[in-house]
Amino acid sequence: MEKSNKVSITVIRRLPKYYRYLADLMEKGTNRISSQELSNMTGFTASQIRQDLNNFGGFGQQGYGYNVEDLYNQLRKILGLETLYHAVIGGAGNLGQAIANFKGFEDAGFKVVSLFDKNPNIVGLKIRDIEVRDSNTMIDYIKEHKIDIGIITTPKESAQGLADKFISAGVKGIWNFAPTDLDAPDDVIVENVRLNESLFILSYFLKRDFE
Amino acid sequence: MEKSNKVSITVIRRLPKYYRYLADLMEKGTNRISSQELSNMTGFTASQIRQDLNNFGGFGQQGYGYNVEDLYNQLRKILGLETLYHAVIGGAGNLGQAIANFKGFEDAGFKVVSLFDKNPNIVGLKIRDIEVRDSNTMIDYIKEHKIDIGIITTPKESAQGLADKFISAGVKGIWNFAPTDLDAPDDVIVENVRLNESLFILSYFLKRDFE
DNA sequence: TAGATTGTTAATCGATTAACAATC
DNA sequence: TAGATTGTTAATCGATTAACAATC
Repeated sequence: MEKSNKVSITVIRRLPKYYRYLADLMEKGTNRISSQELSNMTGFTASQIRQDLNNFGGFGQQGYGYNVEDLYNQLRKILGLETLYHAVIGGAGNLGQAIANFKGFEDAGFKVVSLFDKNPNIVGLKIRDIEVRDSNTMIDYIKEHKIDIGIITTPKESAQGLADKFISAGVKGIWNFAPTDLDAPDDVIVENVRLNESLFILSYFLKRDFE
Repeated sequence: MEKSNKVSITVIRRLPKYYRYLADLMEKGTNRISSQELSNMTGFTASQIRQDLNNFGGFGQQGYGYNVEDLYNQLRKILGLETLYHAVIGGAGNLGQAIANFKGFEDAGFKVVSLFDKNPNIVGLKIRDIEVRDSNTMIDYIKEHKIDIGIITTPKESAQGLADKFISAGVKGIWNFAPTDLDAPDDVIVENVRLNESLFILSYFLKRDFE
């Protein structure tokens, strides 16, 4: 992971797909995989796959290919999936509750430990075993429990205000579901999930397809 | 929209952001915007913005810039947001229910008219006013109601089977939340929402930030 | 060893940025 | 008209693909 500093974002966004297929291969008990076989599975070229991986190290072996388990573990490390992060969700409406139930957190090394909402009718509720707490107690909670990640599932109007609270309380990253661009300092990582934009793209291609 | 055939996907993925900022400008009552001002807002270069828009037509005017409302409406058309599509959701668990409540559908010209689940405890439930129906009735329902879009919110194990049903029933597009790649014919548009991959990317950058 | 496949350099392709003539 | 800003061409930059020597 030596030269990991300036790997381009286009490369990084391909890593999860490699990781996903390697997990499948592990499950099937496959030991060995070539870049060509990975190419057939992922749709990326073999050349691209070798280039991508070599940004992080020479994980393969000439004449053999890649050891599935080894490469899987390397990607776990590269993606930081072995570090456990604690997260809270701001906004305990439908989306917040669904996200609280999202299975994918465990795979990514995240744990949601609380939801926050300002609606007194929701405060006190439990989703799985995660309690919904009053928004006003959020900043203290984050500081006290050393929360790493804030998740925004509020409407866009409240998103920046919530982000500001998260940031002032010291989170290191924000997972943002609100359809707005957040202002945040450089050392706070913001990852956006743009459900509406994804729908727009679907709509765009549907339209093309009819013409 | 004449030369719209082969606009690159990287351009298309920027269109929703333009659209979003134009909507904001409309709300504020701004009539006029230059590519430079749009650049300041979106973070894309003015040059790139002009290039992007010119893939679809010359919407601006020299010395003036772009008329906000006109450009907004052009983007609505380009993105196909004026066509109404009917959608059903396969999988009425937490995520399916949250998606059924998702406000963004209206903006994108989508309407969710039914959910489907195989769990008898959920069948019959109403989310908003959208009924959860038995999976076994899904194919007939899609054909009868001329459903355009299938939304997959099941676990990955059921995703391809559900997609196959959607396709055989005649949907034109699939919005896929399952963390798997779907096989589908070319004339069925698949748009994926990769929540787990988004988390992995967040994890990746969190890790870098500590080093 | 011979065959296979990597790691890596070089060539190509595509996307972004810069520049400027056209023109409102 | 003079100033502003587009539309578009040319230059640059970065990402992808091709090729092949290294080597297991």
